[in-house]
Amino acid sequence: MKRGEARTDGLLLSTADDWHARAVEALLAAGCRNTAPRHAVLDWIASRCTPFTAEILVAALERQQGLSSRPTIYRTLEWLRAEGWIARVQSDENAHTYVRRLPGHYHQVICTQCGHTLIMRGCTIEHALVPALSSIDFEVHGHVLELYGVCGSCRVEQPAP
Amino acid sequence: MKRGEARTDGLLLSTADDWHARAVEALLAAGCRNTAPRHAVLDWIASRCTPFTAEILVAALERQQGLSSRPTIYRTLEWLRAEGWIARVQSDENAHTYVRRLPGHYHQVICTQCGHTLIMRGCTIEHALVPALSSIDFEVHGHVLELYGVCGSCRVEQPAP
DNA sequence: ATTGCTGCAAAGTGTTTGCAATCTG
DNA sequence: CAGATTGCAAACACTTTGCAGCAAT
Repeated sequence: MKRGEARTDGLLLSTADDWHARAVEALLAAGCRNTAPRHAVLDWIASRCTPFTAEILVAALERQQGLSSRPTIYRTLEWLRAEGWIARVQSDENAHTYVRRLPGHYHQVICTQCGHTLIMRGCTIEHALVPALSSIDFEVHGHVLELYGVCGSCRVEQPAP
Repeated sequence: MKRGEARTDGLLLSTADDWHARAVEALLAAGCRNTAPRHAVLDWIASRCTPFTAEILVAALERQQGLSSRPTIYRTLEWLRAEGWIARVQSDENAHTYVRRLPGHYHQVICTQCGHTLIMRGCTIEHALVPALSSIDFEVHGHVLELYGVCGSCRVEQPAP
């Protein structure tokens, strides 16, 4: 198990620091330059546990701080998504909604109250469904799964009114 | 089992005619009027098996035929989505991507070659995952699952070059 | 006849791009 | 110093809305 991970029964939680360190590493490995505006985006996403839209990021970094401009934010998001460091999730928003993740095959487990996102590894979905589907001659190649619910902290702590 | 359905081991396939008939029924039951522009949208979606964006619909109905205008198309899509007759699916498109479906809890099984969409009923996902998740104190309330693969016809028939 | 629906035109958002100035390695 | 990157401004794309006329019940 790598640094920064907390493991429980196939479930993997990537901490803010861990995600940040790995993403920066990947950025440099890809030959990208180490600039302040990009770091601002990575810092912000690392510390964000809830799903977010590009505009939320723009509001936080461009307007409030002048840390990064809209085009840079969109370009950085595009890179992160292409490389698997963030993923789009289903949402009723009119804009694309992202969550941070790690590259590879995982599933998101999202708390609908605090928005905390867990990463689920060791997926057995296909094992469970492939038999039923192959009986109708369908060959499964991949899937998207997002789970929604309430995490322990949100059930314990009184939600703010 | 209702008309127009083909059933195989928890899998449910809604035919174009079946979907169309049910959606129109629901539209009237909701007190909506029976207008030609709306019918054009329903007809088009019924006969469409692959995922589509609003703009594809606009291109087909507004520009080519003058059957329905952009605002009407968007308004009809919004109604259908709110009522569960179409669903947004994950996609790399920049616009929302829809597939037709039936109201209720189902999963989409989408062929990546021909785009045919099957509806999967009798979902056991949560039964399989809830134990693992509750061990970390996470209470699952719902989920989104989309399966991608290749259907029988596409493996049998030589795909067009 | 009433009331909802349509389509036009226009406005709102979300997202991308051309390009000169700037910064990194 | 060369080349990637930034940020501005503007363009572009997607989606929604106000409103006058039309159409379904």
